[in-house]
Amino acid sequence: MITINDIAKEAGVSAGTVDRVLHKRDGVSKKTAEKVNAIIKKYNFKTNKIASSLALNKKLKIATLLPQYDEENTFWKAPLMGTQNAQENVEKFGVTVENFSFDQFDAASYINTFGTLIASEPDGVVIAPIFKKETTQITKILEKKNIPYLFINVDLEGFNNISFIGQNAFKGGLLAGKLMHLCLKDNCSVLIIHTRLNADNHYAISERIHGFNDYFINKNISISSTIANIIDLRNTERLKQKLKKILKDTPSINGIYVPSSRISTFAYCLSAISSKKLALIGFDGTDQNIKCLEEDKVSFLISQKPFDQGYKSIILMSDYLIEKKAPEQKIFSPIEILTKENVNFN
Amino acid sequence: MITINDIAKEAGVSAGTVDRVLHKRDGVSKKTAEKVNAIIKKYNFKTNKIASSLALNKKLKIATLLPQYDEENTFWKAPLMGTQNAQENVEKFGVTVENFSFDQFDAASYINTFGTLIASEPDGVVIAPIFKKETTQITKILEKKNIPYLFINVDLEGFNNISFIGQNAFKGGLLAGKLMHLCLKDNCSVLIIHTRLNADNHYAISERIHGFNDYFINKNISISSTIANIIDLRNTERLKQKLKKILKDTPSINGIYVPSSRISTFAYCLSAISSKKLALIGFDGTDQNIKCLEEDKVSFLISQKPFDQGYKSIILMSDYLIEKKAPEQKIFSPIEILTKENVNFN
DNA sequence: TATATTTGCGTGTGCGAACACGAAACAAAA
DNA sequence: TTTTGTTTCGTGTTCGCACACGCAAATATA
Repeated sequence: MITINDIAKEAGVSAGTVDRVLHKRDGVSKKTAEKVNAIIKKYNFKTNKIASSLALNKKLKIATLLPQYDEENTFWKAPLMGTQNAQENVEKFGVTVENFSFDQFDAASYINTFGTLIASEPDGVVIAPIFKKETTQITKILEKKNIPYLFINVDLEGFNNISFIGQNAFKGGLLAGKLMHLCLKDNCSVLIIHTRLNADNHYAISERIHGFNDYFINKNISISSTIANIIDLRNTERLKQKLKKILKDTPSINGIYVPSSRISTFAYCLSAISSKKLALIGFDGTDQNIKCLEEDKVSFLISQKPFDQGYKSIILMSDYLIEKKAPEQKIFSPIEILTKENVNFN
Repeated sequence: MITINDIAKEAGVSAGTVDRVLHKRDGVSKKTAEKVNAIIKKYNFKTNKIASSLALNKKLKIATLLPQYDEENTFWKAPLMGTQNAQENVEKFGVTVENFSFDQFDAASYINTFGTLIASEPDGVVIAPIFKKETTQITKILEKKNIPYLFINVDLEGFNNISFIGQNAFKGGLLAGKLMHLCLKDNCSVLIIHTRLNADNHYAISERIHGFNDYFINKNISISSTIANIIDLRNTERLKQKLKKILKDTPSINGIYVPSSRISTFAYCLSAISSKKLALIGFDGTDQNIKCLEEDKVSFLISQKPFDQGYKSIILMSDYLIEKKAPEQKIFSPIEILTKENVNFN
C-alpha cells in the first residue's frame, strides 16, 4: 500500500506538499501540483482513511429527527434502532449520533424538538419529514447554517435534501393488489381502510391505494372495493361497531386492505366481531403485525426494512460528511413480502 | 472517547502496562492487572480499532473458495460480488480478500484450487463446501495450520467451522409450498423437478422438497405430485422431450416446483413446448430467473440474498480475525419472496 | 539597494494503540 | 556487600495522515 511519503519521495517534495495537493489547499505552485497529481494518478493513490480519521481527530455529530414510538405505534422503533446500530460502525471515525423524537400527531412538537436539535449544533441531520409546511421552515434554517439533511421514509419533493431513503409506495400498493388477488382469486371484494392520520403524511398511503387499484385495472380484473375513512384508532369499541356495520352492509367483502402500519388493530377488532376468514393485507412488520401473521390473522405484510432505512441514513450521512461523497438522490428500500413462513428470518 | 492513556493515568501506571493487560501479555503483577481491569470495566473501555490497526500495520488475508459462475450457472456470481463489496469495508482495517474459484461439478478442481489457495497463506478462509468428502481433507489441513474457516451456503455438519451463513432450506421449501398452494388453490398437481447434480450437495435440495411436501401435510391439503429426476440440464432438446412426455402422461399437472436455482431452464423449455399457463416456483434470483419473473414465466422465486451471504462472510471473518469475536454458530439468511412486482427493488 | 510582502514548501507534532527495549526494583545466591 | 537473575514497568518509536508553524526564496515596494 502506497503512502503519502512514497508519493512525496517520487515527486521530490515533502509529505506536507502532497497533503496540500490532496486537500486542495493553496500554497503550492501549479507546476508542483501537477507533478504530484500525476504521480497520485499513476498509482491511483488514496489516503488511508483510518490514518486520516485518526489524525483529524474531529468529532462529527449527526442528529436524527424521528417520530417517537409507543405501544400503539411501534413502527418508528425500527428506524431508530437502525440509526443506533449504525452508530457503532461510524464512531470509529469520530461520528456520533444523537436522536431526537417528536409526537407524530403534533406539528408543534416537530418544530419544538427541532429547536433543541439545532441547539445541539449537529453537522448533519436525518429527518422523517412528517409535516410538510413545518419542514419548509426547518430546512430553511438548516440551509442557512449550511447543515446537510436527508429525508427518511417520507418522500417530500422540492427540497434540497441530499437524499431520500424509503419505499416506492405506489409499487408497494401494486404488490398488495397482486397478493390480494392471489388470496381471493377472481372474486375480490375488498374493504380499503384509509387511516388518514394527518393531512401532510397521507401521500404514501394514497399512493398505496392508487397502486393497489392499478393492479386490478392493468390486469383487467374486476374488483369491488369499499373505502372506509377511519381517523380515531384508539377507541376500539367504536372501531368494532364501525367494522361490524360495514361488513353487514356489504356482506360480500372477503378481503381487507390497510395501507398503513396499523393492520393489527383491525385484525384484532375483526376477530372479536366475526369468525369469518378474510384475507388481510397490510404494511410494515411491527411487533403487533408480526404477531398477527403468526396467528394467521393477517395473510401478508409488505415491509420496507425500516431498520435498514435508519441504518443506511446514518452511513450515508457519515460518508457525506467525511468524504463529501454525494449519495444518490433517491434510495429505494426493498419491497419485502412477509408471511407466516418467512417472518422469523428477518 | 476514553483512551489507553486515560486509563493509565487513572490507574497510576503507564500506557504500556495497560496495553499488556488488554492483550493479556504477561509481565504485569496481579495487583496492577486487577486495578487496571477494574478501571477498564468502569468505563467500559474498548480499544480504538482504527488506531489499533494502524499501529499493528499488519495485513490480514481472507481467501474465499467458491464455485465459479458461467452463463448457465450464475448463482455464484452474487456471493462473489458480496465478498468483493465487503472488501471495500474491511480494507480500512488492513484486511484483503482473495477469491479462488473451482468447478462445482468437479471435485478434483475443488481440491486443486484449494491447493493454490493455501499456498497464498491466508489468515482465514470462507468456503462453499460443495463436496463433503473433499471438505474433510481440506479442513484437516486448515486446522493443522490453525487457519479458521467458515461455511457459506452449504451447511455441512460435523466440522469445526466458526460459523455457517445460509438459508434454512426446509423453511424455504415450506414457503414454496404455501405459495404454490396460493397459486393453485385446492387443486394442486405439481411436478417436482429434482436436479440432483452431485451427490454431496443435494441436502439443501431434498430439504426444500421435504419442506414443500410438509406444508401440504400439515395443512391437510391434498396434492398430487410427480417427481422427475433430471441430471443433464445442458441438452435442451432432450429436456423438452422429457417435459413434453411428463405433461402428456399427467395432463392434470398445473404447477412446477424446481428446488434448485435452475428454474429458468425449465421455464424456457416449457414455453417452447406448451402454451398452457402453469404456476412455476423456484429458487434464487439469478439474472435468468429474474428475467423469467418479468416475463411472467415464473410466478415466484425464493431468494436467500446470496450477495449478503458473501458480504457477511467477509465481515464476520474479519471481525473474528481482528478482535477474535466469535460469531454465532449458524446465521440464517432471510427467506425472501421475489415476484414481478418487487423484484426491481432488490 | 534596502526593506516589506507574498509565495512555496519543509519540519515537527499529535491522533491512539502496539510492542521492542531496557530500566528499576527486588530477591536470592555468592 | 556484591553479583546475578527475575519480575514489573516505563519510554520511545512506529503506523499514515493532517495541519500549524516557520523558514527561505521570489517578488513587490520604497
